[in-house]
Amino acid sequence: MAATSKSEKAIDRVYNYVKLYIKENAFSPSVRDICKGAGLKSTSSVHAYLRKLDEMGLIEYRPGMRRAIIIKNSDEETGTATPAEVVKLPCLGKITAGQPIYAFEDYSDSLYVNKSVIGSDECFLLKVSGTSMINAHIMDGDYLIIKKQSDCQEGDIIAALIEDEATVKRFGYLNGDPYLFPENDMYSPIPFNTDACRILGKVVGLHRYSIF
Amino acid sequence: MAATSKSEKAIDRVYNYVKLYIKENAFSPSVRDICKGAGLKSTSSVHAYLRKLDEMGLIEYRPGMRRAIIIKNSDEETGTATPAEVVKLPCLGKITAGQPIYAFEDYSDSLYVNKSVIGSDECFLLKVSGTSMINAHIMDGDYLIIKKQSDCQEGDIIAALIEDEATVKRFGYLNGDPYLFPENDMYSPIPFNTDACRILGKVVGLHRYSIF
DNA sequence: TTCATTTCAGAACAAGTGTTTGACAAAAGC
DNA sequence: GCTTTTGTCAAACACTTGTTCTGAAATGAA
Repeated sequence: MAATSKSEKAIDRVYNYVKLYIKENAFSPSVRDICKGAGLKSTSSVHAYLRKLDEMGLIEYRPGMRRAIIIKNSDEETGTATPAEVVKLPCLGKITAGQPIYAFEDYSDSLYVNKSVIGSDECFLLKVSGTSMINAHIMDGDYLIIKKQSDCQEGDIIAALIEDEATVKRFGYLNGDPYLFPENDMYSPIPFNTDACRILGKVVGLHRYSIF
Repeated sequence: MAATSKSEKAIDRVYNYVKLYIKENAFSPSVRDICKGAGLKSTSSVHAYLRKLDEMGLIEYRPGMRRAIIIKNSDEETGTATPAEVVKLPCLGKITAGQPIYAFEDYSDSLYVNKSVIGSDECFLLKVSGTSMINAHIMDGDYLIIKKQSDCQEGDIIAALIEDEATVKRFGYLNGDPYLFPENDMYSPIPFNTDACRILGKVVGLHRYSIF
């Protein structure tokens, strides 16, 4: 955090300040910005260090371009994300009657999910309340990742809307009739009729952050 | 994707091109870059649109600064992440004897996790194999988020190293002696002796992406 | 049509910023 | 001791780029 300690070498101060500046501002510092940040009074010194950092492969420095420094291998170094790798999914909150379901007004409750695990599908989150799916190892407070779709197959765990209330159950058939099955012996299967029920999507993932 | 369709209005083309440029280059385009990208031949037009987009709150446009455009509310629009919001955690793979545990050579298997859920703690991932913790609703193939620490309390689910093999169990006492308890009736508790066992950390989260 | 308004082009200007040069002092090597 | 190297600075220069201005072309209203 102490960016300008004396023992630290100038080139390190330059590198660290560039990283800090980009992290805070989302765009590159100018050579003169770095002068101030790294405690150097000459633009030529900073310029020389930037070229050296580019040679070392730590940054990408475009000759002539203004504010166009890129920090390389930022993944392993800082653990920050490339924008393309994660998606922010909204958590479907309380559902008010009549409202369109997918109108997520607030993003206050949301999580980032790796794109690699959901592909290009449209997804959203649903926070589990209750233990009706405990035998499927879905606990109270878990966040479920729901892939939007309007159909499903037998055995799928799906999110559905029953009379304006969102629930998660396993879809299946009993004597030829479609049912939503809780995974908890304390609850009974719910007949699935297309009038009152609407499929929101299929469960494709789960995040749990509650105490264990 | 077709950025310069005729029906699309100029201001939309400008906005979309700025987003595209930043996504591809990690730094802002200049006014003249946008001219080319949006099919406009005048810098003044682009300049006017940028001011307008700033007023609309879609971008942040710093007067006078070069290449310093920021896309605002990129979260809700594009679902991309602010670097500060997520951390890339490595998944602890096979453990070879004698090797230091925390030397994660390869990041090939890793996930992004919200910083908000792990705080400032140092964490890593562990992929579950087997069903020895099934009664705690931890399934085969789950990714566990482990917070590094060397101590633990009774009842904690911890990751520990037993003779160079990483396992996850619940920590507790039996007749005053420490044990590692599987959460599966098919397995027996393991006596915890500090010679052969080493605590890696505590389980603070879980990600599941396997089929349900 | 005619006038007003908007949109864009082209040029010119001004400011920010990258780049180079030369000089000086401290450190290192001989 | 002297010379070479290294690190820093100051200043000047040149190019990129933001900004403004004027007018032409397109659009819309009356």
